Amino acid sequence: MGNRRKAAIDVQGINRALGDPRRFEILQQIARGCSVACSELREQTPITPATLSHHLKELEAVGLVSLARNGKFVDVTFRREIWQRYLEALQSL
Amino acid sequence: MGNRRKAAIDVQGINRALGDPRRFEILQQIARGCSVACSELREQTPITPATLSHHLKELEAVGLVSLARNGKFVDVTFRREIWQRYLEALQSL
DNA sequence: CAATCAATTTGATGAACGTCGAATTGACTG
DNA sequence: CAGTCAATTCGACGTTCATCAAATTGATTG
Repeated sequence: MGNRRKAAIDVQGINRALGDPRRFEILQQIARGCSVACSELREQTPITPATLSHHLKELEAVGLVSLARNGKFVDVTFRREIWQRYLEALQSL
Repeated sequence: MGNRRKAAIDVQGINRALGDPRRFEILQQIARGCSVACSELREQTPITPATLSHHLKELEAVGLVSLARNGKFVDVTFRREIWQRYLEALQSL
């Protein structure tokens, strides 16, 4: 319990994920709110559902967000602990 | 004088630059040493001169390294201040 | 059940870009 | 000056990947 270091941070993976400008914008939007729905994200950025779904899956794959089905909707949550650990890794450069 | 905020950090540009795994490795190598020559970098990573030159130019374009000709050689220097400001920008996400 | 809506999957397309070989530039050396 | 060496430029090739339209899944509602 309380085991904070589960998996190592995928620094290269996150680097790559942030490399796309649109994906970075989406992440910023997610980070601003607490838990957002996909449709809500799409109100802010002109993007098709397919593309948004793709980007969210990428962000989830590297651990930056978590996706939770909520009936028809999906709640997207920013995983701030992962983000912090990523930043710490970059700090040690 | 002492004007620390000259130009804004190109966050998206740096994101993109870090997106390529090889380029990130190269940046790590540069950050480890103080000032390195291209040929020195190439001893650590299997890469052609052309490709290395390309990557260094990209890193320079976003301000992460500075390149200085030194006779036949080129000295590559990690710009740690820029790196710090980049990290600060990411912190505020 | 039929209709609607959120989101995903699939497949195709086009653009961005990492990579290298070959030619070139520019500096050092004998 | 001729030769060599570090690095850059150029051009081409191949791959990766963001993007979207269309079809699909799954949940909600009337």
